[in-house]
Amino acid sequence: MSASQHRAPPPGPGRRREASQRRRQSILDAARVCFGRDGYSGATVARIAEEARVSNGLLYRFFRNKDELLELVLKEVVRDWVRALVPREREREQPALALEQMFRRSVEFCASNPLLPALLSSDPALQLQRMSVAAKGRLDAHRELIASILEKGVALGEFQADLDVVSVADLISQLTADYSRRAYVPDPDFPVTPTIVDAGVRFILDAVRAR
Amino acid sequence: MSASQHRAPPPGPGRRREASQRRRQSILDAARVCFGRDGYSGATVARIAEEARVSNGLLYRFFRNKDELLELVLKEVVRDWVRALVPREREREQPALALEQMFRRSVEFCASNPLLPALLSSDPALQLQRMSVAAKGRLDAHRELIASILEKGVALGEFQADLDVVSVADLISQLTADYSRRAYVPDPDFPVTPTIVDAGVRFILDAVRAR
Amino acid sequence: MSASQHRAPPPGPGRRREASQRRRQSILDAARVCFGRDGYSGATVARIAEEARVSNGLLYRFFRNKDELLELVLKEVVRDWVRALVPREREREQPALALEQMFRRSVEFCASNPLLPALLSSDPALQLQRMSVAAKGRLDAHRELIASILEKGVALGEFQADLDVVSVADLISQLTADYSRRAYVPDPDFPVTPTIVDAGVRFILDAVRAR
Amino acid sequence: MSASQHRAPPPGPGRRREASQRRRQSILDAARVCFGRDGYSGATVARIAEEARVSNGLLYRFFRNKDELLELVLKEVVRDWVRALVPREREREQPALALEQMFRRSVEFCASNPLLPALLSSDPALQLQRMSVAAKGRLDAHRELIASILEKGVALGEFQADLDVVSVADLISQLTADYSRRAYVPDPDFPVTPTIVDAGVRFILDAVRAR
DNA sequence: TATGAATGAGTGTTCATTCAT
DNA sequence: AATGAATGAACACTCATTCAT
Repeated sequence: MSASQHRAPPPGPGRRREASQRRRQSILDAARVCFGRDGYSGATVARIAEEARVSNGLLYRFFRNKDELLELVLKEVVRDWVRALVPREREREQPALALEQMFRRSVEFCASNPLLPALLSSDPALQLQRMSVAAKGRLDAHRELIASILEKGVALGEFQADLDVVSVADLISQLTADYSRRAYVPDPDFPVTPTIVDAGVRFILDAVRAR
Repeated sequence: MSASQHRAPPPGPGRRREASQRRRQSILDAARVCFGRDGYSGATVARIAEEARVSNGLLYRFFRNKDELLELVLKEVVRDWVRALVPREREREQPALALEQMFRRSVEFCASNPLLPALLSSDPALQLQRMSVAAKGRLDAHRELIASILEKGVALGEFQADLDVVSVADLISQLTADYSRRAYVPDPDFPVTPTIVDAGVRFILDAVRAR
Repeated sequence: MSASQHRAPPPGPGRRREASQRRRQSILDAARVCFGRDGYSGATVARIAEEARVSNGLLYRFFRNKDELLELVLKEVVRDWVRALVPREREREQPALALEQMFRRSVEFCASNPLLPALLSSDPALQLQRMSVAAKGRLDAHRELIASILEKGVALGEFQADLDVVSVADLISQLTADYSRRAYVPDPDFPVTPTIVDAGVRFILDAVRAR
Repeated sequence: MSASQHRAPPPGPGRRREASQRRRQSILDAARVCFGRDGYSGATVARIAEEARVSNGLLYRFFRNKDELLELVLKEVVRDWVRALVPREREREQPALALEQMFRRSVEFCASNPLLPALLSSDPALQLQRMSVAAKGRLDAHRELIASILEKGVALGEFQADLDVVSVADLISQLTADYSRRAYVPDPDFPVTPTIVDAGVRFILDAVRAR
């Protein structure tokens, strides 16, 4: 009995808190989906609550209001995304591979997170002006990560020596965001297929590679 | 003075109609701004009317409802944009130049039309599913225009022989849309400067040029 | 010249006034139709103007507002109706015939004037409380006319000697109004046929005839 | 005291639901009054809510829209009215008494339900064409009930042998509806007094009785 | 803690009325 | 006199937020 208590969450308030956290998270998840699908004003609190299998009012026990909910969702999205982008150990010394993997991982990640591209491109429908800039600030991470890869590539002589590292990092960041959004929103006329992703990788590498 | 009088609108009902058209246009202009700034649901009819210096109800003399207003604004935006993109005569036989100019012109055009990038990326906040596909359909024009330039470049031996023309056209189209939006929405942390546009041009050309 | 003036309307302002009167009347006619079909709030000024082949604003040159328009329409309807009900010379000494003809004439008249039954039964949808009672007041005429016929019938011994003349006049007046409305509004399930009108006549006469 | 407790609503959610039902009913009651007084378009949702001592929005938790509210009110009115009309046991074999009581009961019932007469006469201001015919359909019940009484009276030799049962049933049904409405809407010039109701009964019986 | 009933400010839209032409 | 463009108050309806249970 005492052994199980050490591993399982503590009874009473402990289990309660755990359940509470699960509910909080399910609301955040539902909000991520709804904001991504409908934009800020298009999404309704009622729908978010319903999708989280939670009552309307409970939402306001965890979040002050709709604005705060969006802000927290955005922070969460950025956090997850940055995590996903960290280059693997073996890619450290292979800038081209690192670039390729970052592009692919980001597209894959965003395929289920339409908010990220919207965030990356300052989508007005998200009404970011209302938000604290906390979420926006962390977006620089992407550019900086790409920039560091590019610098390494230049140093190794793999990439063009006179590359405008900052600008090109921005370009790649943008392309990534764009294809990520389209990977999520299914455009029936021109879907994002593996073929296109491959073409994207080649496009980027050709643009930076030394001649 | 007399010359301008020759072009002046005819008196009586003619002037009436002309004034009417001006008001209609000012509503469309205001709607372009509001939809671009706030998204579909974020924009209010009252605000659009106010920005057009027009009463609330007048809007409904010209447009059946908010939906129709958005649809017409989108059509207008696409029309203007396609017009701006048509390559000049002297660019016909210089694919690299044509590509460069198209990128520059589109960015410049969109700098005052945030709706276009949103349209190009099927922004869910615009609720395009409700609209007729008329506006969406014409967007293929961009890709096709780029594709034709790419093909000419390949034929002339200037661009890579094994280019995936369709995919690359899409990539360039996306980059264009992205920078266009950012050219409009002033991101204080990372504005779209001439430096960045130049880098974009070089980026694109390096990616497609034959080695 | 002077001869033609005596027969034809005078030229210039005279003809103008005549045309003006025609327009005024066509508005009243259209209003009669619209109020009858749609009720007071259901009818729109724009629709009335359209049906009168007249511009929206002209209406306000003849009538102060929608309320006054309704009031005048009601007065007109009552006036026409009372005119139609005046018994013919040969019916004077035949109360039963007079009663029958009044019922038939009223039903026929109202067949194209749904406002009258609504008026007779104080239809709330007409918002009569807002109107002056002028129109309502004249409605007593109907009851009084019937009452006088009933009195003559009693005096002649044709009708029941102890008839409650006032109440029965009211009953007959109501029946008339009811069938009139139904003669106008086509109830597909139970239309007002000649058979039913005949039954109405017999019903009324049987109810009052001396045994 | 303990007895009343046995019938008291169960605690917790039970009391909740009961209160909810009470509010729903109070909205229906208020709507009955407003539609009856002002017609369909004349009645405003805000006024109905106010009269039900309830907020504007709550109305839409119970009813989809104004149309549905009207439809449900009409169904309710017809249901109550049909209930009130069912002849008592002892009237079964006395057609004259049955007819009299039906007239009196209907007038009394409608005295607080102005919608019924409007319904019986297909008042255009109610915009019945929009509604399902459910409510209208049940109105035939009245005519059929009267017709069955008339047939029994004919069979017993109390009423005229050659009575046009269907038409006369319709006439009586109409008279009932008319006086019912007037019993509700207080016409100061000619109120529906007991004297008039008595006259109505006698009028009807004299019209159908065998000679 | 959790529910969902309840609120009321705000939205798109209509329409009686006015006014420039 | 006549038009119909223009106004703005009012309406039906939605939804973020609060509160009694």
